[in-house]
Amino acid sequence: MCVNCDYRDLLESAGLEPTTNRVRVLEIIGNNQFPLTAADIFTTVERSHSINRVTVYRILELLVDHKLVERLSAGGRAAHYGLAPNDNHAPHHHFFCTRCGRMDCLNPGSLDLSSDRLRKTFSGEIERIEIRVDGVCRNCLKSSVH
Amino acid sequence: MCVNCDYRDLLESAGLEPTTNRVRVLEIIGNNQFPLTAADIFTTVERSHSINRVTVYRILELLVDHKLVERLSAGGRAAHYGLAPNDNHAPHHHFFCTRCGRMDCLNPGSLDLSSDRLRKTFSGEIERIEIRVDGVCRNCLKSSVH
DNA sequence: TGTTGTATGCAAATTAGTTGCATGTCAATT
DNA sequence: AATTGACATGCAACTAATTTGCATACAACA
Ligand SMILES: [Zn+2]
Ligand SMILES: [Zn+2]
Ligand SMILES: [Zn+2]
Ligand SMILES: [Zn+2]
Repeated sequence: MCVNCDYRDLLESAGLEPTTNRVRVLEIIGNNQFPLTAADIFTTVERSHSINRVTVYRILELLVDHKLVERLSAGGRAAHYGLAPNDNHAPHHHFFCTRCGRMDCLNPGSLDLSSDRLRKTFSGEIERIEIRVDGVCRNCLKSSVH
Repeated sequence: MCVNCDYRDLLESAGLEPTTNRVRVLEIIGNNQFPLTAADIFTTVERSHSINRVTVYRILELLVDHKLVERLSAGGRAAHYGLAPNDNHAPHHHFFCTRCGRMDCLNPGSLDLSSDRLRKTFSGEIERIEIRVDGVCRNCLKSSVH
């Protein structure tokens, strides 16, 4: 739960109409402590208000395009969505459990990447750098001990 | 083209029968200078010898399981496959062009990640760390200049 | 009042990958 | 030689995740 983020504000300052569906989707992403799949988000919204699956996908794309939300590629097939770095949310990387398929946020600063050499020599344009740590989460480790 | 890798050998030393299909798939991955999708690999094999799509998927999974090949998650939906680090191939990370969807290999050493802090504090088990740089490749930059 | 733009819904299509089951091949076993 | 079992492959059908096309609704605007 993020008490500092006003999701309606975030939408508006990105130049987007803060429709109820958009606010709901963004709230769910922002209030969750780990990134969610489109399906997760859909079923969560659905629990309280009817919404179409396609609408969720369209909102997610919009939010990603406007950099309010980050699309994270998991080891599995479904993309995960998390709040993009902003004043209240420091940039950080993610862990993907290959056993249960859950993603977790890593502490900002727990990984240190230096990309100076690349930025000096690379001939294309760099937009973002995604780091994903794959492995087995604590829970899954625990439950595999008999 | 890698003159140093004997793909039949690689398969055998991983304890796998070097069947013609497996050798072909591994050769295509190894001789390519950037990672390919399953579909790419399928059509490449197909051009000279008949093979089933499913066989390609099964071989890819086998090769990944035996660590001869690495599965890389691209910004898009399809996984890309590249040769896993071995005596002739230094570990390196990848670039994904969001415009043309092509992946490229970055120079080994152009990115430097220190994960000590994470490894000290993380409560799960870390298997691998994947870094993907997203952006626009040189070719796409060039062709967008009018 | 008519027109345009934007948000959403619904059905169908597409993409990428997986599963179930049949067949062929080869080597070991009877 | 016939039998068995372990793979490797093929083919058809399936599933999951996402996308597309088209219809509707509503609000702002001319
Ligand atoms: Zn887990
Ligand atoms: Zn996160
Ligand atoms: Zn490109
Ligand atoms: Zn590579």
